[in-house]
Amino acid sequence: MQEQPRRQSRIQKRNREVILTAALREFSAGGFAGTTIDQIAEAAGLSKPNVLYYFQSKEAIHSALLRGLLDLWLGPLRDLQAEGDPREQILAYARRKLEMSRDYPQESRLFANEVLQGADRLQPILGGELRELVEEKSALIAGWIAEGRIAEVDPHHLLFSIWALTQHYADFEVQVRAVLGPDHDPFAEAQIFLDQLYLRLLTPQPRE
Amino acid sequence: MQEQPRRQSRIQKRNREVILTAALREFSAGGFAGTTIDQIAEAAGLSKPNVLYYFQSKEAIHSALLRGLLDLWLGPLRDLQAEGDPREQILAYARRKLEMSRDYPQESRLFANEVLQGADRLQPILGGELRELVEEKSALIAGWIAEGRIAEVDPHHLLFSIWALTQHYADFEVQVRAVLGPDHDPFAEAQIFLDQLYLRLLTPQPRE
DNA sequence: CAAATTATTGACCATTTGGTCAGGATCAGG
DNA sequence: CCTGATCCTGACCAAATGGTCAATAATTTG
Repeated sequence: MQEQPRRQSRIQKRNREVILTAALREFSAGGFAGTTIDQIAEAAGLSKPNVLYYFQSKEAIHSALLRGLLDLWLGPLRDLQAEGDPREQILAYARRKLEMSRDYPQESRLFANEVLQGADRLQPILGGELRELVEEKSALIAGWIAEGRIAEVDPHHLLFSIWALTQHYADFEVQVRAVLGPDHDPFAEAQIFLDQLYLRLLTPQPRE
Repeated sequence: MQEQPRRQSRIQKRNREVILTAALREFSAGGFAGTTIDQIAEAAGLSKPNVLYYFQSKEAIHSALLRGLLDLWLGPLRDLQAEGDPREQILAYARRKLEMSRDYPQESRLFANEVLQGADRLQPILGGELRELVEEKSALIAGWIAEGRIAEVDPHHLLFSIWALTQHYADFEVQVRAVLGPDHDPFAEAQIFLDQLYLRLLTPQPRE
């Protein structure tokens, strides 16, 4: 019954990994349609038929990538917990997401490409797993608001704003860099900016 | 010497327009590589050779689109002026950009696709025209900060945040809708959220 | 070390795609 | 209503691309 572990020979494991790494680079830079199996093969240092020996089709590579990256991508949101200072929790989430944009820009762009073009191969997850996760965390945030521990905001859009503001630095990196010029560190500056922003947004204001 | 106006016959004008409209729909939904001339032709109700009669190549269609849309896209930022209440100016800019995301999502996605994939065909504009415009408006904002009329923030990243937060609702619309479910109006909610956000971010806080 | 399994490849194929072209249809202007 | 210019199309082409396959090389295993 345990087929999975037995099946993965050493060489198989390595090559699958190499292919997925190469495919991530290519897909994230060119989108699904804009990437050829030949490109992936070359980037992986393998022949095209050899790539197709490990994955049935281009689609299969893409699917495997998305599936494998989902957990990495949703991890930070899962870590948003009830314990601790609410503001600090949310700030930490934003910070963590920004780090992900800095350290995994290809992953960010892969998802962005996908969603941007209709997310056909992703929709079930968006409306299912992701939606439930967001619902859960939104309830948590709503609780904090009700307790008066953070200022009043729409929890859903608060989460959207964190996604938008952090992923922007990965997805639109070339634009950000082009506008800022070479003498800036976008991510370092963004960290400060986002801290400021969410602090001001979330700190309850006893306006008399 | 006046070739441009003389050259555009009525039929030419109409068909060029039809093609660009169809191309916008297709490119924004599938990216450059993911769109075929046949698709554009069909969407335009013309034959493929006929499309290529009006535009030299697929590239040419794409370029014409980008060039034609740039002004629309940068218009709101150009309107950011020194006169009036600074906070209101910035809020109005954010609102205007959000309306653009709602009313011109295809245009937003076209640019997003482009930037996301390296912006090869756009880089000169990003580092040139856009950069200068941003520099100018950043200086304006910096002035407001120096006068104490809005709270201290990095002007560049303030602008980035407006782009990110507003375009997110167009570029990631399927995700936003999937997460929110059918009983929400993302744009109406976003408007309220963004107003709140920028009001709190920009209102000077005389913390004693 | 031999058999069996796994890995790899060159050659090949069908389809798609960007683009061309010669000729026919249509239209504007005299 | 004729003529030249503009508009349009079917047929076609070369290149690129996703994918197959038979044959060979490398590796594992008994």
